[in-house]
Amino acid sequence: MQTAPLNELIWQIVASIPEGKVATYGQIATLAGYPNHARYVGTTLKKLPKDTGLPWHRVVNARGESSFPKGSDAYKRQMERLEAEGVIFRNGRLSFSRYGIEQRP
DNA sequence: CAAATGACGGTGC
DNA sequence: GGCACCGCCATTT
Repeated sequence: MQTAPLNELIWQIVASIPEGKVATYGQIATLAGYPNHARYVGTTLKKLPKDTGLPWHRVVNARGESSFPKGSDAYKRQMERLEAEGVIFRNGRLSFSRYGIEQRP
C-alpha cells in the first residue's frame, strides 16, 4: 500500500466532477496540487479496478476527446456515458467551454 | 541501475 | 484549425 494519498486524492478529484461536465488529466493533476502530473493521473486511472465506481468517463485529454483508440470498447463506453449525462460529442470531441469544469457564465 | 512505456500537455509550424 | 516534436513524471521490464 505504501500509502498513496496522491492516488486517493486523484480519485477524489475525479469523483468531484459535476455530472454533465468533464475534466482533463492535467486539470485534475493541477487541482491535486501537481501541475505536471497529467500523465501520472492517466497511469493511476489505468490501475483502477473495474469495480472502482469512479466516474473515469468524465475524464478526457486536453484535446477534449477520449484518450482511448477509436473503436475500442472503453472509448464507446465513455462516450455513451457522457452522452447520457448531457455531454454532446462533436466529431468525436466536446466543447470545454460548455462541459469544462472551469465554470463559465 | 538504465531504458522503455503510458487513460498527457504545451508550443511551433 | 490540424499535425508534429519535445517535455513531464511515475511505474514496469
